Amino acid sequence: MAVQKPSVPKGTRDFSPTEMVKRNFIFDTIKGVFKLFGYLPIETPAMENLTTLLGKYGEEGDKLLFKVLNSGDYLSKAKSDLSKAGSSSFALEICEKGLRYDLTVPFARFVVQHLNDITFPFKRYQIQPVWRADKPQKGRYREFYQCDVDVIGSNSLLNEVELIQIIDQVFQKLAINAVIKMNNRKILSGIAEAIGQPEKFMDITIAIDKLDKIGIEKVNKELLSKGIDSGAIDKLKPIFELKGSNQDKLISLTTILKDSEIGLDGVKEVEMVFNYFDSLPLNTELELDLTLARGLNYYTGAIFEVKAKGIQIGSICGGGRYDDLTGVFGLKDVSGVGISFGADRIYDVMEQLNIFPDEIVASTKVMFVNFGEKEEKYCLPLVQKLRENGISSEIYPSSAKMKKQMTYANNKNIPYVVMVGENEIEKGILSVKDMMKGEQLELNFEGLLQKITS
RNA sequence: GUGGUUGUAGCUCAGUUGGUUAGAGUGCUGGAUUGUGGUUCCAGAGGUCGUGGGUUCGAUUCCCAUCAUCCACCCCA
Repeated sequence: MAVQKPSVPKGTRDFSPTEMVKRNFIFDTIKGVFKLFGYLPIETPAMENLTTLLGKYGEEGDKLLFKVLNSGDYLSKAKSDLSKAGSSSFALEICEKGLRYDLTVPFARFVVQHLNDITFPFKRYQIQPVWRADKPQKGRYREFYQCDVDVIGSNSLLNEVELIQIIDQVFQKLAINAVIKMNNRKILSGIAEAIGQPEKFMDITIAIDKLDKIGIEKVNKELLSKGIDSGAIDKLKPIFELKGSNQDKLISLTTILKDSEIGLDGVKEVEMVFNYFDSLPLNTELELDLTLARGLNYYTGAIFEVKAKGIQIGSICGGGRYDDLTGVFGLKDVSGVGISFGADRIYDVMEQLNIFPDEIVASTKVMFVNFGEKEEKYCLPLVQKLRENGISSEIYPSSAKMKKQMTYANNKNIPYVVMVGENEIEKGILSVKDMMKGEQLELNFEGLLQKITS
């Protein structure tokens, strides 16, 4: 067989040890905050039945699902004629599974399937990869990790408050300067009603989502092309140009939406959430952004999106309330709310800002140089004793040239190298080299311990 | 799915207006220094110039196709 150039599929990546250390730092921080708020972990399979996934993410999302070919002689079992069927409907005959697209829909499936074992409100977190058959580009991968927290079976706005607190704490711990944008789908519905276009709610939503990216003119053009008349568009304009504090915006909205029951409902919800933070200080900026819409069509109430300040990358966290996601699986009237942290984008942001703490990279603290069989046997118990004291230690696996062993320690950023050869064994001491300072000391084991832990 | 960018050593990139032997930095291996890394000096290994076709006496260079890549749009974490 011809030698093939090794590569990974488009949009997927390998992670080196240094990258993994940093990634784990992100995962551990996020997980730590989740636990602090009383959330418990679950995991679901990489693959779901396509029937579970299809139709939950809108037309665009369905196209981005990775489908898994059935095993065996899948063609003979297909009913349609290959040449006649459209490729998408044919795909459904030869694929019954797909890779998960997010963690929220599998979670909804999980809740319904394990109803008997769950006590509501159910708070869970889930950190697993998801896959999207997207065209990769900056900040966009085909395989990436989401860190989801959701609480299902509770209408209380306290959950929204809690999620904002979680976002606040996570980004504070990661030292990312972020801004939380919040809106409410009910307000957006209300606006659609107020301008006399309630049935065009989804189109309006998608168009205004692009406002800060493409500007008001192009949004208007898109709205026109969706069949919204210019009179309605004119009414829309002042709403999105509302200035001032969150309070000011809410007051103006109350007048604009005075005839829309659902709109006022949304305003009230947002107001209540904001009120909690009068006596609950936040580190992160919290902003009511009326142009925030989000494409996923299962959201019904509050919606969130978090952006890193000063970094050109999509949102690093997003989520919202979904009132009936479990409905399609047969469980009605159960409301949930959750958010998802995009670990890979958070990584990119932190890398760009160079804000990973230095100390997380250190792995081995002490390396013993290997001088030969006799010395190995002398050193191994010492290495073990260090480990018992909680110090990561290793001995070089072969008596290679000193230079090579030192280079290894240097490349691995090992701060201390211990040399025990014939001389040291005879004198009963350890030669300890501090790789940062370049100085070398003769110590006994206690001295070594003290030096490292000081 | 639409439009563009780039593809030369493990990595980052020069270069060739078409010509015989393909360049640097960095990394790697060895030596100066047989028990001392990070600095310095010397030497060495490492290339189907993305792949396939065309033009030509001759193509890494020009043309076409294709794949990969990154970026923008769509959409999204």
